[in-house]
Amino acid sequence: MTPEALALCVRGAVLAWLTESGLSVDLPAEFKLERPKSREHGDYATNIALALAKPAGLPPKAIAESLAPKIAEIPGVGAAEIAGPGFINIRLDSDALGQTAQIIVAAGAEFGTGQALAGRRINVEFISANPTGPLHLGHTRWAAVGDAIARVLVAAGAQVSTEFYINDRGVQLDKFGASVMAAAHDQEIPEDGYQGAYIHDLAAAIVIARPSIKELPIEEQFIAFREAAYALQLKQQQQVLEQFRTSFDLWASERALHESNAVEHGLELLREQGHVYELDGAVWLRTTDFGDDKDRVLVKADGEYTYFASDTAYYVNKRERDFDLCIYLLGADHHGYVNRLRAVAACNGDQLDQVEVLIGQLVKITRGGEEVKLSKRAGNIVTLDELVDEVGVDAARYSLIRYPVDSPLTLDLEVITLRTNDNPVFYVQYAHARIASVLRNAAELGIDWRNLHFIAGLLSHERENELLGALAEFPRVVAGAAELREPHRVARYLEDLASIYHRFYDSCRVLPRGDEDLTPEQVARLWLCAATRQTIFNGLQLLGVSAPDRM
RNA sequence: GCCCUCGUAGCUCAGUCGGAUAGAGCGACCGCCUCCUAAGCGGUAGGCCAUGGGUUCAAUUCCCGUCGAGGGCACCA
Repeated sequence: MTPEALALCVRGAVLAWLTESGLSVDLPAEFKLERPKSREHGDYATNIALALAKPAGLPPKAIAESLAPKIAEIPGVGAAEIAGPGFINIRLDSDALGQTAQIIVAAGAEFGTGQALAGRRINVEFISANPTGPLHLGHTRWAAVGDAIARVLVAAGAQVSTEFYINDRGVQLDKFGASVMAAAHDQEIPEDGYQGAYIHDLAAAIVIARPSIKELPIEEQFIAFREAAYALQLKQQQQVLEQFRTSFDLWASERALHESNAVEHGLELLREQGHVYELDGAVWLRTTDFGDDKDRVLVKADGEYTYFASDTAYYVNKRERDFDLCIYLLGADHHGYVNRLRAVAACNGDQLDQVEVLIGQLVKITRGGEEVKLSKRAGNIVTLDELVDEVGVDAARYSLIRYPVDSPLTLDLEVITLRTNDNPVFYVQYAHARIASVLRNAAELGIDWRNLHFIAGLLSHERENELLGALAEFPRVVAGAAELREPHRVARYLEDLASIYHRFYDSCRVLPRGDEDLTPEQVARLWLCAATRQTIFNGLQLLGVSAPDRM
């Protein structure tokens, strides 16, 4: 019996009780059925009596005493006890609990997916780095978390597009082009240009591919360098992200927005909505109508579009592609954009909450306890590909995803490189490998557990009970992670699950020893192992982390 | 000055849309492999959940103030 099924039964029992008692009270919204922290409090606990106390005008304990017997009558429920201020603690029959293993094995890769966000079309934009250099650690956090959020949203039933907005237009790109050109001519790189070895590498690669480039007229040459450097750098970013298992459904070019007149089109739509005005020769968007600090300029007095204009156009474009929710992942250094982005939605005639901005604290890097300052222009950078080279994709992704994004994250390069065995990712992966090994050994012994009779009620050991309960929580964890946009919940859950499995493994022998015969209990345990392996696999999949069969 | 995020064990951090004794890893100490992966398991030690108020049957969680840390307030990109 799944928690969802039990919740429905409890709800039914409560409604029946209310009718019977002649109380015209609705089921309170605070009604919860959850897994209590302590096993002593049963498999599940509900606060229904506490929540009902006020509307019903009765003491919680009295309600609980009257309600508990009704809950105890639900098929599959072994006991319903009153505890504390009025909680009802529910214990399932081991038969009802044990069925979970079979349900999970049958669901396979689908276990954990659900319909919590069915019908939603969600656009997730993240990283959106300038194509003027390699991706560094600041981007890395979003590469891992953004991708995991998208995976979790999909698992919850949403239709998702992941997008990377390329700022391939404007002053920064020009400075980048000028820097590469200067490097190609062995000239000093301009003061406000981009420094760093990668500029020289790009310059060399461009000259090798097209030696005649240095003979072009200066204006033409500058554009040629800029375009070639841009193409190479973008490709490099794309390759690194692919290696990092972060994929995008759309790489949206700012330049393309301008070339296709999408910017003018967006401006036109906002004008129709009546929030655009002119002042001092510039064109403004009245974002202060919707909570922004100040109005924002769309077109400067000199006729140039601002970045904000393209951002706005991109938003309109997303809405025209029928996304009903646009999620932006931004670093804490961009939190000033939150109100204006939401205001853009409102100015477009949408609801404020159709834009959701997740602000992530920046990743602080230390090396042996000493802070490493990141500065792209100074060339002092720790890049995504360097991190991956040092610790591998699994450890890098996992250690970035396992923390909520609004908590500051400090990664010590020495720790993450020298002490990889301490990384929880290995703990989780080890549990998976361990189970894979047990299942492998079973196969070698000729045990075809899938075709042997599974008796759910035999899984009655305390540790089995604990494991089954934890497994049954997985769909709720995934749904919660999706709804709250917090994929770290999946990682923490997996760590718990791995720990519970290890404890089970420690107490419960799965395979027959020596020449012993296989028992029905061991068959049931093999199903339980298979269910656990599947759940860990599915969870790691959501994080983009591999689930090895051997370690 | 205004705004955002944060303040939990020695260290790195979970938990917090209010719930029953506050958790993990690392570090310290003590145990467990003739048996399915010891990258594992069990145990000990370590806390005024920054601080002062408020709301509530119940606050680490919600609200306000204070202190501390980080970040932001462009006709920049």
